[in-house]
Amino acid sequence: MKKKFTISTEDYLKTIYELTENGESASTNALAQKLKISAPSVTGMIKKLASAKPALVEYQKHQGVTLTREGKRAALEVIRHHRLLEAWLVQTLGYSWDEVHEEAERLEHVISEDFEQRIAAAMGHPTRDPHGELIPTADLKMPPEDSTPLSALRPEQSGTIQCVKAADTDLLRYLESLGLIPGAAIEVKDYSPFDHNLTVKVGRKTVVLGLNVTSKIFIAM
Amino acid sequence: MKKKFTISTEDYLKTIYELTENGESASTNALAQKLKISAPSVTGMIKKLASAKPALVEYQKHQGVTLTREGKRAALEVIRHHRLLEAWLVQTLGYSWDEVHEEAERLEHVISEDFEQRIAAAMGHPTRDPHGELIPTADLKMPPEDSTPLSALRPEQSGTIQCVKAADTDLLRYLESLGLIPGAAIEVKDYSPFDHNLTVKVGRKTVVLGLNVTSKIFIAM
DNA sequence: AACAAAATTTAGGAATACCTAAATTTTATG
DNA sequence: CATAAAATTTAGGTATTCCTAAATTTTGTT
Repeated sequence: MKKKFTISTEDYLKTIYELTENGESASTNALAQKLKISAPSVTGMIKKLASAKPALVEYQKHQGVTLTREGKRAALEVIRHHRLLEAWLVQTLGYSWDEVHEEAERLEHVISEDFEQRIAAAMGHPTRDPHGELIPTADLKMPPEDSTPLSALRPEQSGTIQCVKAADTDLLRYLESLGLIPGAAIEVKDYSPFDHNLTVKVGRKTVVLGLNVTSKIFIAM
Repeated sequence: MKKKFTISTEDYLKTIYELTENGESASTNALAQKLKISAPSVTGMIKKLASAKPALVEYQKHQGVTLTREGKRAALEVIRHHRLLEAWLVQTLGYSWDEVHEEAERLEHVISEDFEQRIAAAMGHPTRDPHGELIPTADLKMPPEDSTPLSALRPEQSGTIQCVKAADTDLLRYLESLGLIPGAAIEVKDYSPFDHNLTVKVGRKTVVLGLNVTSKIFIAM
């Protein structure tokens, strides 16, 4: 088995995976926005992926796309590469969690299976990346996630930050400065129903967080 | 300064650098062979590199190409990436010297300046890669090399292996099995004038090596 | 249910980097 | 020094993946 997919194809598959994790199909526009490619280009590429030798996506006009089994495997492979790389850049080269994304984004497409295995073994086969996101297993299954978005918690509820789903450097630096990192214990103190702000206690600090932030932090309770 | 060159361009520049290290210009055919690309494709690409905004190569029909200052800088950057990566794959992930080439070949085009600096620092700014080849400095100068090809030595002469210029996996494994690795002390015992074979003492073994091998091993005396 | 807005696709193109076949230029040899 | 062989370039194409403008389909409102 040689290298099977282009960088472009891998990026599409990875993005479709992320957009369909909720069970819905991925729309052309959503893909275009995430990939920073025009909508017509996305339509064209999707058609290609759908008519590939083993089809990588399921597609019907105006209905969005979903991954086939083949497409999902390929997507999970790329995601595994990405998350292992993030973990490894942080652990061995001192990158901070807000710096790793871009680097991993480029490396994920070019590392060999051998390289993947070596870094996984060197880190003791980690199950989560520095943001707390689950790393697909070596046999390309995504382990089940049981966390709840912080935005769904209400006063009195508490838990531990499991995962922060964000790539934005500035947001990540901000969260880190507040101690809002995986492993941190939090407790919801107050909720404002109209603006969806949550008042949250982290360590000895108390902060007020908007929906933009609370929807990206996932809690294990 | 963003990413400036395509992978293809970087491969051309690196290869032209290697073919012109002896002071001569690189021929279309030599490039085609090394890059595994057809000669017409090489001609086309060379024209592009020659008419780039800051020209990367000097080119006159039927005369071969040489690098401009810009082109040389770019080539040295890629070579620095490649050799730092080889060193680092060997040192931190346990790759052997015959396994690193392909991996570095792909990674060299996608790592950031930041990544380059981090691995260089992590290794204490090495000056040679695992094959003993010189690593261009951070300011993109190639340090002077003072070694002599083993093929130029004659009985009675001795020295230390400085560098092995080979990418072939099988050859590298063979050399390693004989102890012919950088740092090894060698002594020439005999020379056959017609076939250019050298009888060489390495450690407590004595081996006979053909020109194909002796021309790739470089000795510091 | 009709129509405007939004989403999506079609149509037509461009850039990059390859290729083969054929023509040309250089080089080496009888 | 003429000419065959080798090297190189020209000509004409292909595949990939992106683009804009325009047409179409779907969706959400009154």
